Amino acid sequence: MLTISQLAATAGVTVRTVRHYHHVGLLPEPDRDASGYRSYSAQAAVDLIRIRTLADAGVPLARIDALLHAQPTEFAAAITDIDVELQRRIDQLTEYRRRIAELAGGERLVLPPEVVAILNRMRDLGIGERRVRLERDAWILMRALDPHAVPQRIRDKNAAFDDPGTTRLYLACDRAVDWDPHDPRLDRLIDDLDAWEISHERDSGRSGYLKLVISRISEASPAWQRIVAVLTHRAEQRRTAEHNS
Amino acid sequence: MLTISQLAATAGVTVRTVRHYHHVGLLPEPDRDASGYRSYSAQAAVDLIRIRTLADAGVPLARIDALLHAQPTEFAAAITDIDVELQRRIDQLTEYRRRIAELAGGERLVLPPEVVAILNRMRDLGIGERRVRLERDAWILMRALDPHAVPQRIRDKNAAFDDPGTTRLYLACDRAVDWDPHDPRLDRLIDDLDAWEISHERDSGRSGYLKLVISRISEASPAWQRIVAVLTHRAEQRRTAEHNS
DNA sequence: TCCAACCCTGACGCAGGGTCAGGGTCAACC
DNA sequence: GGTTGACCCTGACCCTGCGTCAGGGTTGGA
Repeated sequence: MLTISQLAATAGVTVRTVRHYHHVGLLPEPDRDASGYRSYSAQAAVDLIRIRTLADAGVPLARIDALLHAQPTEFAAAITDIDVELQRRIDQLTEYRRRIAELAGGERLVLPPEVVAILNRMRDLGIGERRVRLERDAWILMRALDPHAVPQRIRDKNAAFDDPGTTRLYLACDRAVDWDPHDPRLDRLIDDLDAWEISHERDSGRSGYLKLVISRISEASPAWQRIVAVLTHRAEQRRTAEHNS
Repeated sequence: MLTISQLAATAGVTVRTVRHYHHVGLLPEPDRDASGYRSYSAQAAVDLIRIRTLADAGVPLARIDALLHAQPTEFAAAITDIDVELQRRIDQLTEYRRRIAELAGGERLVLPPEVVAILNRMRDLGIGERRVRLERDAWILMRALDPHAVPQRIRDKNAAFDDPGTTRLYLACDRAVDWDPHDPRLDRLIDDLDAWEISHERDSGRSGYLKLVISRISEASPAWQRIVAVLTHRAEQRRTAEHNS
């Protein structure tokens, strides 16, 4: 006959665990000796080890009781389920290992590889990290708000970077972020952007596209705010002129 | 800007989880909009995903905060630790899969292979399942109470089964379990056991060995109880006789 | 006889959320 | 402009599977 700590040691659990199983009715309370100590049979050890085997495998205690009293057929089916679940958890942990390894590596965790590639393309072009981060944030918001639009946008962006003219403008905008809003170079840049917008509006049918791209991230830069304001004004004028003609 | 459910969906968690992280101070409370709704930036999505990546890997929430604000060196060391721990859990789950598969298979889970082999040897000899179970329980108790003695006992048992005479006696005992205590065949068996005990006492230097083996499991059988009683009595007489001579 | 190492019951604590109560908002359609 | 359904808010209790503490009694060896 075993004391509770001997039983617990046999199954590799704590005394508290055994008492817990009594409390929830999973392991029957054994007889007591003269002084009220619980006194266990070898069968209790067998039962406890079977319980632990299932509990270790992640079966909730509440299910174990029913399981151990089930018919062999149901039991076998349940075992198969549990095994499948275990394998699933193993795969999951393996996946988590992969992700953990990427934790140090910036945006790889948050964005799909195609977008990460675009961000890296921007870095390769020499665009500043601050601007790249704004771009990253824009992608994150887009994915949360309108995931449907992401694939098309990926194509557009890549097309833009495939075009040297557009790329040059992009770089120019990036450098302009710290300029004074009244810097004379800004006027030349605005002219270029306006011309770019006119030609690309014709191509793609989308209007105000450039303004949209810049506006969401222009809060931090007075120069960009001026760009947006002037471009908006000019587009307005063009529409009025067309209307009058 | 994102609402709480959009943010939660982006990271694949529930709204409740995000609020929980605010509550424990893991994720900073964002600004509110005019109606008191939380309004999240893209950076919050990045933070949340990083938190989940660590939490999924089993890092307690309480540690995550410190971890994300740690120096790159410490951070890298912690990541290595976490990865090691993940691998350990994967190995553990794999082991649990193995054990689960053995759940249907009786005592394999509870006893070391050498003992299982002995039990199977008993079955092969034609010893009844009831007796085998009693033997199994004896082994379990022995392992719990005096694990040190197990290896020697394994050798003894195997030696006993290697000896045809002993094996025959074992089988005879097994069949006697259901006999009436006054069955005349029992007297012949007792004589044989007594002779066996005398000769083996000389060999091994252990005395009362047989009685010890049987006594613990004789509760269920009146015939065995009589065997133990008679053998004890005779051994007593022998000791008295030796003393007087 | 004393001490450490057991045993007992009962109760609270913990992570990581789930879930309900009781209420306010928003957007769209009729 | 009213209704509907999907959101949002706070606060509070519930869950699992034990750990841990409190406040005792028992046992076995030096």
